[in-house]
Amino acid sequence: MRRRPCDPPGHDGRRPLWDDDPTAMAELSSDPGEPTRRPQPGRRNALSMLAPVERHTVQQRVYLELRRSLIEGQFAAGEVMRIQDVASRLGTSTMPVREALGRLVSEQALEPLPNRSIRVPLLTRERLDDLAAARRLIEGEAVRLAVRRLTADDIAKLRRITRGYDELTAGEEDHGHRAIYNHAFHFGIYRAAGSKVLLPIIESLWLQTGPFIRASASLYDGADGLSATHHHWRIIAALEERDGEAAAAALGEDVERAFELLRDRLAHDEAETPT
Amino acid sequence: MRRRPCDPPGHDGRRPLWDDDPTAMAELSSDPGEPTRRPQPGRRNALSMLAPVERHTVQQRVYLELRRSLIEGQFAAGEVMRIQDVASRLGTSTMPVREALGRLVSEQALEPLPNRSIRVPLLTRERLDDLAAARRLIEGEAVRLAVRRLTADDIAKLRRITRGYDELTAGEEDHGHRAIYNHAFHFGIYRAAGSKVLLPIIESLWLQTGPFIRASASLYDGADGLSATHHHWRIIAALEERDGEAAAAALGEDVERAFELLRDRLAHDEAETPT
DNA sequence: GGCTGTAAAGTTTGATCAAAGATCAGAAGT
DNA sequence: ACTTCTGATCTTTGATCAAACTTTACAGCC
Repeated sequence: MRRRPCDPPGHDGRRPLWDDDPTAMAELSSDPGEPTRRPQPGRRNALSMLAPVERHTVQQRVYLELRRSLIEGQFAAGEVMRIQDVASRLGTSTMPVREALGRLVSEQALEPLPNRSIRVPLLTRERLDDLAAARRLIEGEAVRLAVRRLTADDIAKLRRITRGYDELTAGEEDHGHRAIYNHAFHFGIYRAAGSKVLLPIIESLWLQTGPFIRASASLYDGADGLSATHHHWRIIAALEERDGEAAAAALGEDVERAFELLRDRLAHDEAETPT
Repeated sequence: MRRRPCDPPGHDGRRPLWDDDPTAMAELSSDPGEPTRRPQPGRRNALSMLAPVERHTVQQRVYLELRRSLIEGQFAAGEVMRIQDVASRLGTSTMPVREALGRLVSEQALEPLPNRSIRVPLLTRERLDDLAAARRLIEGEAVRLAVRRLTADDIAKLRRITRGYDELTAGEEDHGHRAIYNHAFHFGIYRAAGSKVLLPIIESLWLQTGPFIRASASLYDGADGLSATHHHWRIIAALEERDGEAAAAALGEDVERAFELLRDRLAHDEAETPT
């Protein structure tokens, strides 16, 4: 009943979101879909300074777009993703969409139903606790690894990002932008950990928590008298002293705080709709 | 030079490996491709004892077959996977294969090259250390979680599996079967941890170490005077005493031992071929 | 009136096909 | 003899199409 069978794809009022949309997220994130390595800045060779040619496949763009939307919390939990809907909304055929959806399913970002349809997973209390524990465990380890490898330059970058977040918080109420800054801060650290194994795992965990990041961000401010970036500044301080345990502890509290608020909200929702 | 362009698919001498091949792995593993939940044995209701109807999609079977082959170490590191080759070898068209390969890529089990071809990742020393650390961290946590939830029945099952492994070791030299028993033992524990978040992560880690499990198993026996299941028995003992730390430590040593041997082998190989 | 069986619409899955890109071999030029 | 260009072959990617499967709606029956 919500389908329009003969829609000319890509012309239903929404622009294909990726064309010329180099968001901060895209720049600051780790580009998980592109396995080509960037040249190390340590080398002096002019050739090694060349970035690999950007390869645009449609599937890549669909995947990145869906991924970004998920992390920013654009999709509601439990929402069913229909291939043709997504395809026409993004202005492509179904083929790239179905591959991107399959990819997100195997990253646990989406959930296949026995009906063969695909939906954004519901976040139950159990799953929430599971995710919180996993994130504390794995991201904590990533911070410990990063402590030894972060350069002064990296830390300065983290400061800039956090300052940007603070200014954003003082001003408007754009949750999407907050999510982007939060993402940039955390992954700036995780990427410095230098683990090609842990990083994709953490990305998957963020995708799984994604549908609720927005809810978290909107609840975060001042809920306990602490500013949104309180824990971020503590993490930076610990990183500067090369104190891995303190940094991991502060990060654990940062994660825990976000999930604590989500837990409350979830308990509230479940009490309201005891389906 | 190894391609035969007009091969009738599925009739090149190899049987499609999945038809009526209920291996121990298939039975003992967690069926990650099938999200339907089995009925809890705790309920007395007759309806809840019904297993969900098996749903066979071709992609599912291709995926499971490739996955099994990878974990058992049937593919050499660096081997390029061509869609049409795999399709004709498995007796299907290219479509299910390309979706299965895409799925394995996003689980980090396979690696996309800039050429857009897909290969089994090379295992470098760096990657090996990365994987070892990640496995100790995450599987250790899974064991700690499992300690509180394992029933006496579960532990008895672990004993049976380990005894089966011992008997296998005494007898023939079938690495595939050893890998299956080893897999069954570990995942018997991890599944009991009850974390729907950690389990897929561990599966992905095993897929990444897969190409070398065979090498590990062949090197394992008697390399240091310990039997192959020495650590497994220690883990079982710790589980019976509900000592999570001891169990995690023993598991850490089990993982570490396998990787130690791989490290030696890798150092040897790299010394031989310093490409 | 409510339940059951059947038909129709819509969706996913798998196959085939065309086009773009990559690899490799051979020819031409220095 | 070595490098570079070009063409042919092979591969992946994206589109279209047919078939299997779900779901929903509707009519018939108890």
